[in-house]
Amino acid sequence: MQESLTIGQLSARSGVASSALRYYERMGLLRADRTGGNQRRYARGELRRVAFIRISQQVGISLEEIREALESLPAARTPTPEDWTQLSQLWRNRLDEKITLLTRLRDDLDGCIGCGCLSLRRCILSNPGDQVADEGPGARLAMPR
Amino acid sequence: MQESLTIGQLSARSGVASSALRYYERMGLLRADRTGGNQRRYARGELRRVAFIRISQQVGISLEEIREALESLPAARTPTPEDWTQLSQLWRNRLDEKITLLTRLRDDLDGCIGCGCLSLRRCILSNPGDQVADEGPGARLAMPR
DNA sequence: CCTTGAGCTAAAGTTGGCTTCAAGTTGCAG
DNA sequence: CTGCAACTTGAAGCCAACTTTAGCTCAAGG
Repeated sequence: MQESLTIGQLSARSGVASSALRYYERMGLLRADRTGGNQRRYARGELRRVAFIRISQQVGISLEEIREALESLPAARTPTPEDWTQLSQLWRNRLDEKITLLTRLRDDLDGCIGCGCLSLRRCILSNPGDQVADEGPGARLAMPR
Repeated sequence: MQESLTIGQLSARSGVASSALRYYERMGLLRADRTGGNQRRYARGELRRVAFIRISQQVGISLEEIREALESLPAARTPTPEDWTQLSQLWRNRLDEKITLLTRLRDDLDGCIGCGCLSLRRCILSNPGDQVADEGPGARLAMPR
């Protein structure tokens, strides 16, 4: 087992293009040591970091947000329990929010299968079984942020 | 209660800019009737469509995918039960996939709180409690698509 | 030593998802 | 019937997230 990975190896293992890995580094999401000849050598842990980045991206979180999360954790000073508890809590909320959103979306679709109706358009999009009234001045669809 | 909405009204109700609504229409995600003077009038159901679009976007689904979903449902011919069951199933899988991803991410974070460790970097990113072996030629992180 | 594939950088190009701009038209209140 | 906010279009501009290109250097096998 090797101690460190070349960019090509990290790319192959993670499924992320080398150009993207270099880009992540420029953006401050990843770091690498350099050989005498100026080539990148990644610690094995970076593989995890890449996975974390890609998973987060896939659920609609921006690189900037990911960077902040990755960055505000392992500071120069050892992070206090409060530091990471707070951050973790922050992300937890964002994730819970997205999970809720997804579940609602999925259940709307499921509802349509369950109820046996034939028009998704009418069923989901025009008249789902939710609380939001179409009428009235204050009516608004639930939209975080 | 009005029969149809102007673009400004739809924008206000949905929280989506008029320019974005016009863009969605050009991309085939939304449709509108026109007045004699060529102004858009949206059926009330479009509000739901907009909500569906935004929610889907927020969880990382592209407009193109959303368009396909919205489009392949209410065809010229009345969609058969098989049509929409199949499509609904397709989306259900995508959504389930994303929910799993999010849950895993969240639980990794939660695990860190639970275990009382102080370094998220070591805990989540380098050594989470999952099945993927770092070593070995076949090792790969779970990454759909 | 020489070749060749992998890596390096900086800069330019691409795609998706919009917003802004310019210049003109519509529709409702007074 | 007039005025003004709200609407119209097409084209250009913008930002994020990359990829591609050009021109170079590095590293390992024959």
